[in-house]
Amino acid sequence: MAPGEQAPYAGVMDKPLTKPSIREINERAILKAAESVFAERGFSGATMSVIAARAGAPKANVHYYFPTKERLYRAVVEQVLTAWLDAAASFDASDDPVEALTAYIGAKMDLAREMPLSSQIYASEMMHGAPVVQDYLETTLADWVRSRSDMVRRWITAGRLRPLEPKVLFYMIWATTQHYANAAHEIATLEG
Amino acid sequence: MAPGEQAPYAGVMDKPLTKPSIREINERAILKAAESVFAERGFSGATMSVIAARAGAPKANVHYYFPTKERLYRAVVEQVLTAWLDAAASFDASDDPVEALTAYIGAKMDLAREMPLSSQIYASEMMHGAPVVQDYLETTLADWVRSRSDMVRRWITAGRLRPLEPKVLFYMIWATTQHYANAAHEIATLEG
DNA sequence: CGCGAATCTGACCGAACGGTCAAATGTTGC
DNA sequence: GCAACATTTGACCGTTCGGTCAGATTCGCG
Repeated sequence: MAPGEQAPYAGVMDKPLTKPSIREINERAILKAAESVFAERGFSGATMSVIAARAGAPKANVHYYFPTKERLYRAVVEQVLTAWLDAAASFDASDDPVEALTAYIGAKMDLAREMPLSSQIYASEMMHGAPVVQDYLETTLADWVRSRSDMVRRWITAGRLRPLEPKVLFYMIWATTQHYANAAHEIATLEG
Repeated sequence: MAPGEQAPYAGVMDKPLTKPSIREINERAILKAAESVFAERGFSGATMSVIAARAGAPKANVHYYFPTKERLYRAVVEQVLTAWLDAAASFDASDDPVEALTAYIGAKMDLAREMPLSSQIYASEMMHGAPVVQDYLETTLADWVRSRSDMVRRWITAGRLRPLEPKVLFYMIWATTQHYANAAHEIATLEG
């Protein structure tokens, strides 16, 4: 979203750039439409016309807010990442391994259940070599994994957790929670 | 070809070997190229020109063997399914739960490791609502899950396996093995 | 060899795509 | 109420895509 969060009616007299809420409303509607179309058809399969139609705006108007398809996609993916980071924060809810892991896994499951589109986009992005989020992987996510791995190791040496490689623990959690979003259709078919 | 040397496709299935034809060689090369391009860029992102170039053939020649892009994609996906069914057969290697599950998980992991492209295509197909393999889900896979769930339940009632819902067991196995193919790039980045 | 079938391929086509533009319309501060 | 700016929009453009086709070339076989 936009850099500075401003109240819609903040009176500014000296700066030429004020923020009309029209922009925010429309950007939000376009992002929502884009998220669903990107999730359904992937980056290449999504078309600006379809996104525009779903947002209820002419195509040229979408280009007014997001000059290129790639920029629009980046904006959607950034939304997804912030949601993931929010869920990741729940890991720090407690110092107790059971409570921390329970909270974290629960938050991840909620995310996969309530925002399946985001999960699909994230998975798709990964499967295609993370063209957009590579730097996020190398910095933010890598740091998160490092520090939480340390905490898991402390739990292990304190005898509060069975010994295992911390990264593998995270991989299993990610794998299982992701799977309920990625394979939702497969599971739904098998469950009837 | 040197004396005694076999053509690469010579020892194939049950068919009478009256056709070591050009057709088979070219279809194989095109399918291999198509598999990699579909895995890299998805169905929509893949183009017939790129597939043709990677197969070393003019585009029109690809259309000679596979009249439409969708038919080519179906052929690739069918290949993937047979590989999966082969791996699934290893579940029946033993009557012992530990042996059977070990063999099955091992086969799945080998598959994800040796044929990452297939795994990616399968995942992508699922994420987009299985437009091609829906009937396979409803028939072949559903039957497989049903019968193997019965076996898991027998193991449980015989006290040879801790009680759990059989389907969830399969979901976890699928999730974890899939994840190493789907998130290969993510894991590679985190491991350095 | 001769001949029909199979295979190959450059050139081409209509449709759809991402993106542009200029002109019209709406909004806001003074 | 007016000037400056923000937003909206239909029409348009160059490119690329999936697919076609006719003619050339090669293959299989008696």
